[in-house]
Amino acid sequence: MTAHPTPRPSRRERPAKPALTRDGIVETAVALMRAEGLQRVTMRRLAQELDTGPASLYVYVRNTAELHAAVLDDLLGAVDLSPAKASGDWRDRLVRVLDSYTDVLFEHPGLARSALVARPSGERYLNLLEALLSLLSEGGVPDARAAWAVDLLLQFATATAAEHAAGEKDPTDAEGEWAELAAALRGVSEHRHPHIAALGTELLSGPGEARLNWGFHVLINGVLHTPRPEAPGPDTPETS
Amino acid sequence: MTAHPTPRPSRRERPAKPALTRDGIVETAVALMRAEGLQRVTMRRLAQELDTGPASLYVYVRNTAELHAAVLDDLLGAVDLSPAKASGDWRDRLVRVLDSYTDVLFEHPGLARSALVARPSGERYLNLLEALLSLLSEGGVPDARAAWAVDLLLQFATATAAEHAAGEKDPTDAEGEWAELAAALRGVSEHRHPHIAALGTELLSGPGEARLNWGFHVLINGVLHTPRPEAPGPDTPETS
DNA sequence: ACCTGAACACCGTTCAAGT
DNA sequence: ACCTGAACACCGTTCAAGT
Repeated sequence: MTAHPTPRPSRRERPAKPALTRDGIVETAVALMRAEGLQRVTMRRLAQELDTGPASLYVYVRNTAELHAAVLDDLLGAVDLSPAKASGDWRDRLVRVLDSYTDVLFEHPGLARSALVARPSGERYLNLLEALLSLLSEGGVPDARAAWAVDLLLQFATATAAEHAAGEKDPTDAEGEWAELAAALRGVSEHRHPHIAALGTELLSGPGEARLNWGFHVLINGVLHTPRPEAPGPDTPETS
Repeated sequence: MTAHPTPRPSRRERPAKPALTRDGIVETAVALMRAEGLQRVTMRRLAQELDTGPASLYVYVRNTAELHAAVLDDLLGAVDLSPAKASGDWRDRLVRVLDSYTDVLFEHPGLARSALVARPSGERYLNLLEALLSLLSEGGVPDARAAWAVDLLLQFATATAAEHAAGEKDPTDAEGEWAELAAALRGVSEHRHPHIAALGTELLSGPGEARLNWGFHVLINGVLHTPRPEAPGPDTPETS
């Protein structure tokens, strides 16, 4: 979370020039992203920021995907987990935590995109998992089911944020795509695609926030109503 | 779908060398992807395949994202929509269509990744939407709700496929990430992360297929149990 | 009017060679 | 033993200049 104590207040010069350690690299990457956007957080640009060659980074980071995952884990420090320990309806509190997670990702949709492929596995991510699991447990969701449910909830939030990665730099492209889909939906033939024609723009309607919220509730309700297929537990009577 | 009748059995030479049209470009892109994988479907490589310079492609395709969306739409021709018109339980048939969609994407997870950001908007995609909407309608899901539900279902399937985009080329990276998360989960402190510790590897457990199927049913059950917040219809009394 | 060669401004990753 | 300069093998996109 950029909250690591600065390694040491080195001589003078610029705001620190962190030592070449994994933490220093990630910290610099986060700063670079805040300053110039994720698309500038490349091995080469980052190395330049650290006054070295790109090859040096590979001593501490396996590849770009891992770097992005580490950056995301750092950002996850900003997720508000306090509702997990508060009182009140557990569903509301669950949604509040998920909203906070989504807010963080919405500020960096490109990172959300990476997260779908290379999940973080750091401290902050574990804290988030723990908070979600405790809320589901409070809601009476059986443990094994909660293990899968957490995945579903985070995947939905992450994917929704990732969808906004289009036109992070150039919004023109994103509008182009959207307009094209809107046009395709409007221009649909009433007898070959009756349902689409009947719905019209309804398919694209609604503020993102309302859809997101509805999605969370769909998932929560669905989880409550859908047992896991066959817990392969040692003492579960097989009902085939 | 590569099912366009070959443009014309041109002279001799290679399998066609399609004319420089949008369709020809997409067709060549699909062939290139099947032959060498999505990561080779770049503007430059594709131009080379078409015996021209990359600049020429920009006359027909706005950018790489749009190209990928067009390729995906083409692939969507392979989705089996027949269950939509069959008889039997509508849920089963809905899941069958979604499974077919997922199968197509699983063969090209990188494309699924693109699809989250740049959705296709072509003929095949519309056919898929229509099939899903008709099944939801059959199941008694109100129209406005179905419009949102379709999005949720496709997003879940797409995101699940996209998650497999790691290590499409080099599976080593993907295993590295997975192993790291597994290690993080195992090494968790029992008193700081009690729920994670209790679940252990349960969090990563289960064959992907079972989780996918469970996810579909969670969504379907959730949709059935979750009305849309406030249809902003013209005659809906505002409740602020 | 339409098309495109060539250029601009970058990438990730590896490895041989230095300290 | 550890680190990294330099190279390899690429990218997307634009635009001035040609036909």
